[in-house]
Amino acid sequence: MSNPFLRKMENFTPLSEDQQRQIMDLTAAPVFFDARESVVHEGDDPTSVNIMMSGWACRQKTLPDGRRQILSLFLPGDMCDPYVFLLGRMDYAIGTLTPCTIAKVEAQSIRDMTASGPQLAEALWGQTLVTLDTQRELSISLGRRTAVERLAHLICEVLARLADVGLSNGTICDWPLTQNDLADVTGMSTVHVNRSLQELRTDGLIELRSRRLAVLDHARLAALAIFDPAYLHHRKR
Amino acid sequence: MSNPFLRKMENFTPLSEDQQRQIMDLTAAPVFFDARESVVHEGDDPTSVNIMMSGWACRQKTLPDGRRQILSLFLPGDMCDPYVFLLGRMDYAIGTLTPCTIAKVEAQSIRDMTASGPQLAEALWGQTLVTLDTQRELSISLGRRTAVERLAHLICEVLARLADVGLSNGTICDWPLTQNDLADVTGMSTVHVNRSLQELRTDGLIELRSRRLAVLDHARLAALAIFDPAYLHHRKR
DNA sequence: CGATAGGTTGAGTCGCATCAACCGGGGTGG
DNA sequence: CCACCCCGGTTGATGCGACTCAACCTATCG
Repeated sequence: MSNPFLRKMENFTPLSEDQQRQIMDLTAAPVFFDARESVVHEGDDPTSVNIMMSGWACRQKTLPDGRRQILSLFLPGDMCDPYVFLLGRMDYAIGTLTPCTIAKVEAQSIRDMTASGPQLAEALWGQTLVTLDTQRELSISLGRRTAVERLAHLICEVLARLADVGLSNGTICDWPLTQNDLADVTGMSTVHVNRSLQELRTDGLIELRSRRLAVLDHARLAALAIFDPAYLHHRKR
Repeated sequence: MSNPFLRKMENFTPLSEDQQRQIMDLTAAPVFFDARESVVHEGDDPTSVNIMMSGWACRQKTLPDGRRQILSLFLPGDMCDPYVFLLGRMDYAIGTLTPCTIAKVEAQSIRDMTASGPQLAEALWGQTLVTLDTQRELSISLGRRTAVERLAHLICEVLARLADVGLSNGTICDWPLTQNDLADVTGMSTVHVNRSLQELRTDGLIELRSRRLAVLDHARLAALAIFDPAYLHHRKR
């Protein structure tokens, strides 16, 4: 299996053999995590950068009274936070949703990468800008989309991102998220997630059971979600 | 008046005389905009980076059916998007809320800055990471805070950011936002913004009239908002 | 085989949206 | 200089989308 992180980097710039090896080396010795484990705590002083090699994780924040919001999903190939170590403090926790393998890259390695020339540096910048746009798209969902639209949008996004690293054909994929997780991503209650999912099902848009998702009518789903993949900035493939 | 952008950069790293001059030069010839003007359209190919020298602006997206979400506010000193030009496409529009002066910095100048050494490069990274955290905090508001909490949080944040560039004492500031703007930031309706503001007023937390805001009880306001300024990463001053 | 996590369903409630009317002030044109 | 206009703010009535609470159902796993 090819390296999903390498794949995402190449999405931004063509890489020399040497650079490819450099990146492979960084991610050579990933760490294993169980499902529902904590990877980084809020308030930690970050010294390394996490790169997802397999599994699903998320960035989240829990308010003092227990309200929880998932801020982003991490899928294979995603880099959790290039350069976080500059800030000296993690403002949000990172936790796994499924068993994961995660590469821990030291700050110095990142600095070396960017010092080695503008190409890798700009690939990192590019990734970060896409992360930003993704976060903005979530803000739009939470602020202005209805419950069903939010779910539809999330499904479209995840499917596109998985497809980008070869983990989906754009229609079918693994779906490890519980309805509770889904509620915390989309800012709604579990019960309402359940009902909204049923709406998507009875409208013939998706099929979802035993941790597998199939989109039955992608065009209609995307239209309902007002989903425009431009913000993901995926290159043709 | 000191340069607010310089001030924010110095928040991240001490700058040599030379670097200071370099930054001053970049922002020497800003462009003037009226209130409610468009600065960048969605879909534009960005060739330069915008730096706010005075006035308030915002990043926004309008869905096909007219729903509008403001994704971030730009206050003096804010850099709208370091390195956007890498993506080749603006996914969100930028528009002014008040009359503004905005410095347009060419892509090449940004590249020169970062090539000149890690210091300025990391200051830019730092700013971007803070932008990201700010966007995440908005997601939390939209996803998990109630109407009053969202408003309170926004007020706390803006006040802190203005104070950071010397435009507020942390209690009083200009407040050019209409209730309609406020609704589009906080993902609610104008009417409900009105009622929630009244709640803040009658609770003795704020005073707001004729475009001036005064916070009467910052501690209680911050507690209500569940506001923790850590995510802004302001250095002591 | 019991325990448990996740999913489903129903009833009742509430926060916030919508629609619509009205108010008040600053700017403009006659 | 006054009348008007228009934008932004305010208020009330009504409806709906989503939340809460609570019970029950189902698959998985030790």
